[in-house]
Amino acid sequence: MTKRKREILAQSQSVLKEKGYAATSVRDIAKALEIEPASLYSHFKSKEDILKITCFEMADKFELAVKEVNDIYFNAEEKLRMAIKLHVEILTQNLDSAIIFIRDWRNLSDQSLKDFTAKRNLYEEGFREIVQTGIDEGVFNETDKKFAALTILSSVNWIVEWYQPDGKLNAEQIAEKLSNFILSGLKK
Amino acid sequence: MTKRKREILAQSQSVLKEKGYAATSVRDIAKALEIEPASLYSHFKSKEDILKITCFEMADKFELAVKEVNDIYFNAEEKLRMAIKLHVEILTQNLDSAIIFIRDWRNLSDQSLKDFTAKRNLYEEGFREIVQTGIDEGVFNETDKKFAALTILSSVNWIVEWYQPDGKLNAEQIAEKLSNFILSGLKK
DNA sequence: ATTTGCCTAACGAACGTTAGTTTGTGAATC
DNA sequence: GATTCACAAACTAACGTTCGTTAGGCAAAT
Repeated sequence: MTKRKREILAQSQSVLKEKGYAATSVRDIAKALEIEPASLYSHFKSKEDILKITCFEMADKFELAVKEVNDIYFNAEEKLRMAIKLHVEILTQNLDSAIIFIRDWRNLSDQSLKDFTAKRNLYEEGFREIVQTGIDEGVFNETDKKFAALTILSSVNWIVEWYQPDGKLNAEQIAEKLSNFILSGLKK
Repeated sequence: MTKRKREILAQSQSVLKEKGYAATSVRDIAKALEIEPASLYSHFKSKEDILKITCFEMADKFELAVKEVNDIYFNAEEKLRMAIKLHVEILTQNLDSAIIFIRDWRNLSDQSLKDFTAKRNLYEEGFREIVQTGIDEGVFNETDKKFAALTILSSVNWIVEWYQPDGKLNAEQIAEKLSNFILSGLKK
């Protein structure tokens, strides 16, 4: 990806996050970039292309993170704390993309949508496995794995709704608070 | 509201929840109802009218629930459990509306948007107060009120992403599981 | 000399909405 | 009991606007 394309992508994401993908027009994006709408097509195949790249780049980051956690860390509490920390870091360091990733993936069409949900399920499965590890180790309560994973991810993802880069909590602090909260709900 | 209007509203919500407000056209809605697009305007002033009614009817239900909780229940744990239970019941009993309420309120314009976020903040404030009550009572950990309220509401609202009316968990069971999870994160 | 990045101009399709009209139904009047 | 009336709820037709996108060209940078 060229420098310029990356630049335009970032600006596009900044615009898209405001009103959402479906309610934002190509002309809105072009206006923010101070170029003509048609010029966008020198860089992207279509409007959806922007959404696609955004969603899958984020998905890739999350995928990488879960791999790292499973490679390096051993026990369930460690794993969960690290997974949450990395997740929060990815969200907060890519806030515009993250908002689009979380809110607008539904607007992907056909094959992209399928691929995306598959990746998403895989990631969620990663969290379920961590919970399962904790149960096997005897440190987490016997609990509905699926339920626990969903509750964890929901509270983690909701961060994008209120996180402010210049607020009083940084990513690490948020991750720790959340981890404590979640772990007290899981641990025996 | 006439019977027919209520009927059309419900059908519209069923369509809107699928692709979201912005990505759903008036023609999509009309098609599902097997009437002409123009006929919708015998019942609603505009497309946004449908969104507005949906969002504010839900907001009213939540407002009523929080009032009930504060009127009847005394201690913080009771209050929180009841607030969660009522919240889950409202979501699951109005799933279509709930999905639109949670995902699409951002598409409201101007004054409606202001009014809506005001109502929303009021409701969130209700949860913060319950948490504060718990701290005052000495049964909840000294914790960031705002953080706790947000985490609670996020995990509760995420229900609409996975709840299935004919699934193995009913509303009351979900509420209890969630309450247990959340309370173990709050209680000393 | 080729490529990159943007431009102007415009396409057809889809959008939300309106004006004005017709149809069916149930109540009121003869 | 038949006729009239009122109204709700749908229709047809079309409006102006905005949508995503394409074709083709031009200028600056490599």
